[in-house]
Amino acid sequence: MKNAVRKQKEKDNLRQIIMDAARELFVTKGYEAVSMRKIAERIEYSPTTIYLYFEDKVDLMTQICEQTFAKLTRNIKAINRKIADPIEALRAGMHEYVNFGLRHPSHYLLLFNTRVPEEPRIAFAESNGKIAFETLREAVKACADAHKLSSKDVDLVSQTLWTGIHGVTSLLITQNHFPFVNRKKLIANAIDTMIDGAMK
Amino acid sequence: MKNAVRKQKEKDNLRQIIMDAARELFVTKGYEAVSMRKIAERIEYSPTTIYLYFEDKVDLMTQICEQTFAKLTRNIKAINRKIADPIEALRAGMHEYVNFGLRHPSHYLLLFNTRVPEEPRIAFAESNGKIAFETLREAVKACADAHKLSSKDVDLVSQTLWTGIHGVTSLLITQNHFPFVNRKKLIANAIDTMIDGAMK
DNA sequence: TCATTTACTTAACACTGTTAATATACATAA
DNA sequence: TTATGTATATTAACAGTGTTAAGTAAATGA
Repeated sequence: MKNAVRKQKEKDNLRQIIMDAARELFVTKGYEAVSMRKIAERIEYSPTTIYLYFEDKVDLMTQICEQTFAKLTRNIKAINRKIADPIEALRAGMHEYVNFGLRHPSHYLLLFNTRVPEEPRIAFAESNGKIAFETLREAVKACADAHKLSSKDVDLVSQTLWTGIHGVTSLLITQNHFPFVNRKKLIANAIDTMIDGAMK
Repeated sequence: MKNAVRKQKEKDNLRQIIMDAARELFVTKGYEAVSMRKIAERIEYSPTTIYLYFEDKVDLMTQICEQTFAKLTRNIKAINRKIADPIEALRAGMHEYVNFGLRHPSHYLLLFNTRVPEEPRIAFAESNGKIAFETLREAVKACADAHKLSSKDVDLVSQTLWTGIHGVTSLLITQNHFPFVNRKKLIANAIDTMIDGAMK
């Protein structure tokens, strides 16, 4: 009962310990393949203990995703601050989005590849997934303000670009048996094609 | 035991009856929410009977998807035959792909939004998903042959276009709580943006 | 010291996909 | 006709799932 892992726990941080263990399992084995019992086993608590800190399995995964996507937003914001040319900032942000998705495939799939029939757990307006999109939208707005885009409809353009980068990210994660051309080349071409199309 | 639904069965078509019942359930409730027992209940057979006709649940869904995607391929092929201008044929084929996905969301998600760690059940080369992609590739080849594209790399271009239309399809299915602009407008803009970008 | 709160566990429920063993119906052979 | 063999379908069970209700043990406060 009381061993190394458990000793590591100091008051009130069991919640983060659960999230850390769950994150690693979700990322390596995938959401469906990880059971609450397996998470509990790894941290050497009973399965029901997890329910003292999280409503259910979806809530646990959602909380983990929120942490992850807050980081994506920070990364894109940093890029937008660093690169002056709005088109190049946008391009770099799109690259970061795709690569971030490929680095966190389980999180990415849960947030963007799962049909949610019920109301989402976190009001979408406040979710970090939405905030990440908003950050992309700001980059598009900057391009529009600099008269670099053929359309004035910032929402239409940002949503179009979002569907584009989501497409590469999603297919590269899920269809790993497909004979893709060089991945980097495909990512770059997809992004460049869309930016070219939006600038015309 | 022997009632209307069951009587309807004539020798050897129980397999198709299972597929029909399962398809309807998968489409309306989603793959995960449909259990083998519920399918069995609907056709008034015992759950294990299904295993006489299909290896397991994944096999059942895979067979259903194959039927569905064979139809998508036929639709796109018909479009390619009917429209002479290669760019307009490509554009129309891409529209058909997206709309088909939106008409068959469960099938679409299973084929393209699910990570498959193991070897796929059906050799990918023969799968109807792949054949549908090949049909799109032929349309791109026709555009390249007519010198309409800025790149000569047909694989790179077709994969780029595929990721693009997959992106719209996938996000429109899964993120139904997102405040998208008008759906038709978004689909058209995504397709036009990518074609413009590929033509340059 | 006793009552109350906090943190955690045990046992159980209702479900899942799937398998092994068993029963039933039906076609063919004697 | 009866007997045998072969599909076809069912029952019972296994090992697993997410989750809840009830119970325990330790810490806290009066």
